[in-house]
Amino acid sequence: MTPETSVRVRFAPSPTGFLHIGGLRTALYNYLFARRHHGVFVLRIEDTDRNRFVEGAAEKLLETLHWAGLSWDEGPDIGGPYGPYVQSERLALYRQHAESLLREGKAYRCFCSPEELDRQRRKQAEEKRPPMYDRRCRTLSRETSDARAKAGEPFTIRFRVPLTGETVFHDAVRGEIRISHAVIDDQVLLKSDGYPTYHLANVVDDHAMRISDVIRGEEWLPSTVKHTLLYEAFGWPPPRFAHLPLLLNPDRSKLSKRQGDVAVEEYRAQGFLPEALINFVALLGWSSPDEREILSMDELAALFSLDRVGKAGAIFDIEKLRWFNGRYFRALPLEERVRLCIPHLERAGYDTRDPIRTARIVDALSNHLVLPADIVEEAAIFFRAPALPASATEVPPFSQGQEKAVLRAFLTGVRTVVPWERGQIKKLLERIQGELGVRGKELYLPIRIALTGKSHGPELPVVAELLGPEECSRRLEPFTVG
RNA sequence: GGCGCGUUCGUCUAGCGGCCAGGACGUGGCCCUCUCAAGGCCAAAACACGGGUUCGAUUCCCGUACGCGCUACCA
Repeated sequence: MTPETSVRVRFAPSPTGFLHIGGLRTALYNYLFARRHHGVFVLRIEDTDRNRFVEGAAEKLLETLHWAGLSWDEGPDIGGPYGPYVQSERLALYRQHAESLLREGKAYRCFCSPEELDRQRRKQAEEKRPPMYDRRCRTLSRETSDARAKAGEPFTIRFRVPLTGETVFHDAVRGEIRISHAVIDDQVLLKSDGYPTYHLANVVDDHAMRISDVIRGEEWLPSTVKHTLLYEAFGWPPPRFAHLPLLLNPDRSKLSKRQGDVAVEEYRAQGFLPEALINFVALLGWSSPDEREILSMDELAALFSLDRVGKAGAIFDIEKLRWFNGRYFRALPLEERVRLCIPHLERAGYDTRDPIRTARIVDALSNHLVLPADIVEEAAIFFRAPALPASATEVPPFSQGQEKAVLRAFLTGVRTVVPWERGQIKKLLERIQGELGVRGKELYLPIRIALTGKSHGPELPVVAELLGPEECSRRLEPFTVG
């Protein structure tokens, strides 16, 4: 038994809507850390804010995490030895701990109303003083406090933060952090509605669930002092901390809506592959020890370590994500690529009833796709004849002026190709080349344009093969009359 | 305002006192090729600034600037 077996980490999202891309990264690092150390990955739902709670969000969160390829050892859906894993089901535990601090004089009741506090803050702002609770209830006598509570006056329970001194803690990413107590507010632990705040619930649960390493976003770095102080007040050993650099918008502000998509669900809906998203997001703030960048979940789990996590925030660059997606898409077996493309083809009204033809089309176009939906535009040439030029006899001009002869030769040749497949079509093209002395662009481009209306596309024999001899003839004919 | 954290090519990053500062995306070029894409090769592109410490700083220390985060009965 090595100490490693005791590694327990958690991802603790709030069910306030969608899964944030930054949340996915945090979840991923926790998951990878657990796997790397043969530890346990816990999923916990932190739904202590009744105002921001969104019905069904928790379920969606779990589903999206699963889609991304993450799984957990303990959580709200599968249970575990330290459940329940939903904070709203653990209210009694938080109250009990808040009250024990109250009894020991490490916390106190605050009877100030939200309006009052707001007024205080505004005044402080005007006077250019740091906005902090003035601690007027901190000195209330126990008798007064008890009496007012008994009388039914609403109150919160605040943490009695030391007025002097400082707290020093170690962060696995940033090293030693020290913060003076003088700048720490007397944090509310239990709200007047009986729900805990993040700080209380988080500390109580991390201890109750035996969490060994807290790996979370950098926005939590400043509050870690409060947490450290709470662990101390409870007489518990604190976990190790690691604060991950933030994910940023292109303008370097914290990644948010307004400036692009931040919802994992949105990327999923757009057709991004989970493997690509995971690979991309893994590299935002962490780097592989060798120079490989294309890494599977298993490879990431084998390689991951906190000491290769960077300190600076990382801009979410959609272009690189797109590149990853293209790579992963192309690496998929054909059947899988077809499966992903078919819904888009059908939505566009294209006939996919011939599975062989559909598969060949997808295969021919795969190098052009970043997202499966891109197939719609690319595949148009196979399902719709190009619009004819103003005059059907008009073919774009070429240097030798032989294009009509080329088209006629090809049209005539179409009937002689047996079987109709790319190799034979290639032979026909070569024959025409020999007969007319026309080659390269002058040979291919007129045919390509007559057939597809475009100057770019997959190899011409492949295009012709997929079109079939009849359709080729039909598309060619208007250009060969006169 | 206070406190904290951060700063290497446009972007993601490697670097842990001595390197022509490396890789990837993107960009440009070349190759392949009927074209496009894919793929291969090549190129341009960075240590925020100022002081120290040191024989020697991208690297260690201090300061400045800039950026970000936190400062809620939100997480």
